[in-house]
Amino acid sequence: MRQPKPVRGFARGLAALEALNRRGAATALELARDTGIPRPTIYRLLQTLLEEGYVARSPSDDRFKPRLKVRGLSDGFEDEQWISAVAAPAMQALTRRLHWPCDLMTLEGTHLVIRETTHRIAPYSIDRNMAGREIPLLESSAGLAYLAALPEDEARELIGLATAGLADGARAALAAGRAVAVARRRGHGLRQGGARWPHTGSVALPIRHQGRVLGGLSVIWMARVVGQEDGVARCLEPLTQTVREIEERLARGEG
Amino acid sequence: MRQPKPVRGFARGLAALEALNRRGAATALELARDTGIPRPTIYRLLQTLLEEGYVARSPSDDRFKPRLKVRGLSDGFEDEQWISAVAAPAMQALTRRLHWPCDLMTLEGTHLVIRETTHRIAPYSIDRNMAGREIPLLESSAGLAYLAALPEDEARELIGLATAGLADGARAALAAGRAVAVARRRGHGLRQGGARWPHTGSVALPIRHQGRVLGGLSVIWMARVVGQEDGVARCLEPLTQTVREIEERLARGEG
DNA sequence: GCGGAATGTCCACTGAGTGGACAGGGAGGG
DNA sequence: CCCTCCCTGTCCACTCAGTGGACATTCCGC
Repeated sequence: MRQPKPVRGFARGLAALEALNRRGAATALELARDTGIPRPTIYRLLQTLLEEGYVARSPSDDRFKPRLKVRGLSDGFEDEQWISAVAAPAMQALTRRLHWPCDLMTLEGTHLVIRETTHRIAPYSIDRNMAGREIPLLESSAGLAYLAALPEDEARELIGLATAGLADGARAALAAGRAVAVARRRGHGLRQGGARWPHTGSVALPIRHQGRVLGGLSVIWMARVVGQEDGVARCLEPLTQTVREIEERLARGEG
Repeated sequence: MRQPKPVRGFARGLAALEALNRRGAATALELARDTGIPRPTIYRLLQTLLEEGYVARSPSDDRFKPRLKVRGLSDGFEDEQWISAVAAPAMQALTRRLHWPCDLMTLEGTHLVIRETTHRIAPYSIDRNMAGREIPLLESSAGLAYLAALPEDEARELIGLATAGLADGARAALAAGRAVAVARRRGHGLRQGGARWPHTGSVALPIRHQGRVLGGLSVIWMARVVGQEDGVARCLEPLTQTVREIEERLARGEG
């Protein structure tokens, strides 16, 4: 029962395409650096993508860009129904109102994973956060909101798991416990700058259904433009309404 | 200035992944048949996708399915602003109202291309139409609506181009001209069954902006459940409203 | 229990893929 | 004007990654 050997060229190609998507547009050198793949190989991978119509080379600046056809690589993925049917429309309305993007995340292992985002329609797309990207629980507003919504013992266990691998896990767990306590008192997760994302700030709320915490919803702004208090003042109320709407629809069984 | 040689393994992997997305879930054999790639190779390609986390094997039926991570292969693609910001939300509202999916298409060469679809949120997803898929002008309701909205000479030229390759192009062009005339009189494109999609019916309207025809919007239903007259009676009015809303927003400069 | 079809694995062969090396070009600066 | 630095794109000889025909195994329906 040995497993077949994977195809390296394919794995590398996927890595390159993902790196390209992360940047939105890139040169061969940038992709080589991002992926660690030698530049001549990147050229051949890009040539493949060009010939198949997945990417195009911008005539103006010579950068490679994804084309519509890349959608065909992902459109077969069926998200959980509640996310696309209930949460996504509400999120779009929220972003159209606030002009800042928002991200919906659910727990996967010891990370949050972005399930849906409005960066596509947000006037200013900030940190190009893609669906599928992993977000650490302890450094994100959504993670804090999520943990704060959990029963205390479950939160403690999850913090333990999330800090298990770290060098000074015990200390990190203590700090995390305090941060979660703050979030619980406030009623929302909050972040302004920080090591992970120095340029943005964010508020987040948990999404609950039938006593379970399904995930977290966060609004993100640029820290240069919007201060922490400012962000909360502007975004928290609309965010609260959006989460309430989602939860009501879930309760009505629309998910 | 010779071009680099493409990477076959990558091209094949992409073909396999696309085939998998088209089916939603598939076995190795199905993918081998769809793509023409030998089965052992499909296994290795799938193994690659498994190891990288792009697909999972369903424990119940042993089929391969795309996972959330595939989104990372396409999320960097930025659609034209009016589609994601204006048309997509309106389309979602339409599908929530009618319960049938709708597709937005624009012209590319002598085909329409699906730019946005609501099959993801439609209660019954019919013909798994993906973004990026090519739709023939002359066999689709959206194509007829599009051609009918064009000035007569442009329509004729486009019909000529679209039928140029065909065996009996002249005859096909004549038939197409008549079908377009009917659509023009009716004010909408219409299809029920037909060789290409025997199981569905569809009504479509053109989307106009500043004197240009941007594309077509169609609602699709299952022919078994909804008859032609029935479909028009139920869907045409909401579709008209949706298109009007999109056009008004475009006129207000929201795109 | 017997054909028929699908699944999964093996392995010898080879050309597809690799990546170090280099040529060409543009920007900066001394 | 020359020299340096860095980036782009291409070349090509080597080799091992990828291939696919073949087979063993399982799961059907009859």
